[in-house]
Amino acid sequence: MRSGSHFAQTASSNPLVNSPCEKCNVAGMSLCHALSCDDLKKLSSISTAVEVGKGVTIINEMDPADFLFNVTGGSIKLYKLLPDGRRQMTGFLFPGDFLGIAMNDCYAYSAEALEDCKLCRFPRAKLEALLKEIPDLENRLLNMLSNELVLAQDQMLLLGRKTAIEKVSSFLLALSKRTKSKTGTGDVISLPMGRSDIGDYLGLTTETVSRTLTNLKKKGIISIPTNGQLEINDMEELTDLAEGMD
Amino acid sequence: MRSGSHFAQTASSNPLVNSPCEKCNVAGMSLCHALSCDDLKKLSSISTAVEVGKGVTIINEMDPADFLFNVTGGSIKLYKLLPDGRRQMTGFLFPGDFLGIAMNDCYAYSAEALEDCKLCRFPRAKLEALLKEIPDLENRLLNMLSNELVLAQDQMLLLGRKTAIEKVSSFLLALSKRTKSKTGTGDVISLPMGRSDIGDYLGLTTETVSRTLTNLKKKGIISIPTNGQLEINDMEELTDLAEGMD
DNA sequence: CGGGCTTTTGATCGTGTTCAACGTCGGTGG
DNA sequence: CCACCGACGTTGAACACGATCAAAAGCCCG
Repeated sequence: MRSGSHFAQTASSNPLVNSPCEKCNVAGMSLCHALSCDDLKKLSSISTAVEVGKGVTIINEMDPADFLFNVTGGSIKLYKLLPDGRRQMTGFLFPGDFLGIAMNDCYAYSAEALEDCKLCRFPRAKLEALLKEIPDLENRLLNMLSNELVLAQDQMLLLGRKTAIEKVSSFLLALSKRTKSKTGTGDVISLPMGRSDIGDYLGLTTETVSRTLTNLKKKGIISIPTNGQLEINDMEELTDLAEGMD
Repeated sequence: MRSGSHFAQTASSNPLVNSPCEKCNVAGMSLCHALSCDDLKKLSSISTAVEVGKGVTIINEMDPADFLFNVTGGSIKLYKLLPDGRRQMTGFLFPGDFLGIAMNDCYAYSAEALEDCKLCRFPRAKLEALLKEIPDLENRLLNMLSNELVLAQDQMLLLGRKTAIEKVSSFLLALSKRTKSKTGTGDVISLPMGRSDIGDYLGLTTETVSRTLTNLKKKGIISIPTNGQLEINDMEELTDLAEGMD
C-alpha cells in the first residue's frame, strides 16, 4: 500500500487552495519562518494540505522517503523497532515541527498520529529543488536540524545515564518548556500519548512510568486531573529531580 | 582560559598556508566534498590548521561556540555531563567528521582528543557568511547533519532498548562498518578509546563492557590481540547479536 | 450498563550496578 | 635494567533498580 493512500486531502487539486500558507497557524514557527512573501508562494505551490485520523501510520521506517511534512495540527509519535518488537520512540511532534528525515532515501523511523492531525506535505524532489532556489529556506532547515540534533543528544544523556524518576521529570519539564514557549504558561501540559508511549520514549516500561508518576503525585509535585492532562505544582523540585540534584 | 589557547597552530599566519586543502587527506569525504576549486579556495581562506595533543579538551559544553572544526587526523570523543559527574558520550569522531554543533551559540557537548589530532578550524561567523555565499556548502552541511541525526536516532534505540551484549555488538559493528568504508576491510578495528569511554557511550559501566567483551571472546566471535585493536572473527553472529536475533 | 482497553498496584525476578580485589601494561627513575 | 608506580582492565560477590508477571481498578465508548 502506498503511504499516500492513508491521507485524506482536504481540498481540490489546486495547490494554492490546498496550501493556504497565508492563514497557516504555524507560520513563523516552522519551516516557513521568515520567508519572503514571494518565497512563501513558491513553497506553497509545491505543498498539499493533508489530514490524518488518530492512530494512522503516516510514514513507515524503511519506506522510500517520497514526502516531507510540516505538522500544522495535532501530535505525532516517531519510533523505531527492533526485529523482536521492542520499540524506541525517537520523538513526539507538535504543530510547527518538521517530519521526514531520511537516509539513503528511506525514512529512518515510523510516524503515527496520536490525535487527528493536519499536515503540510511536500514532495521530496520538489522541496530539494526549492532548497537550491531559496537559500533562506535551506538555512532555515539547517537551523531546525541543528536544534533537533542537540535535542537528540540530550535524549541520549537521558536514556544512557538518568534514573527512572530523572527520566520522567525531564520528560515533563521538556513538555512544559515547549508548552510555555507557545502559550506563555507551562504549568499545565497535555499528554496526548499513553503511558506505554512515554515508556518507549524514556527507555522504561509502562509500569515504571505509572509508578513514577504516582510517586511524583504523592510528593505533591504534580497532579493529574484527567489522563491527557497534567499539572506541575512544584517546578523547582521537578527541575532538581530531572538533573539528579537530590 | 580561552579555548583557543589549547591549540598549537602548525604554520604561519597566512591562511592559505595554514589550510592546504589541496593536499588534504580527508578532502572528498568531508565538508569540502564536491566543492568547486573556486569554492574550496574560499573555504580554505577562512580555515586554520590546528593540532592538539592526546587528552586535550578541544571544546567545552556551554562555552560560546566561536569555532567549528573539521577533523583531519586522530580521533575525538564527545560527551555531556550531569551535575553529579555522570557522563554520556554522544559520539566518537574520526577524520572527515565535523565538530561544533551548537544551540543558542553555545556548544552542546564537550570534546576531547583521544589521540594526537589534526583539525581544520573555522571561525563560526565567517563560516556562516560563507554558507550564504556557497549554496553547495550549505547543502553539504545539511546532508551531514541529516546523517548525524539518523545515527543519533539509532543510538537512542540502542540506549533505550538494547541489552548489554546487543549494545556492545552494535558498537563493534558500527566501528567495523566505518573502517570498512574507508579501508575496504572491517575485520580488524582500532579502539582508541578506553573501556570506560565505551561504557559511557553505551550506557553501561566499564565492568559490564569488560565482561561482555570477555564473553564475546569466549564464544570465539572476536579476538583482542592488543588493547587498542580488535578483530572480528564471526561477522554474521555479531550482526545477529546486535539486533537481538538470538 | 457492559466490554475492552489502559492504568495502577502488588510480588517476584533478573540484568546490570556497585563494591572490592587482583592482574596487566607502560612509563619513569633509581 | 628492572623495580616501582599508577592507570587501566578483568574478575568475583552481593545488591538494587527496573523488568516481568499477575491481577485489580478505572475509563471511555458503544
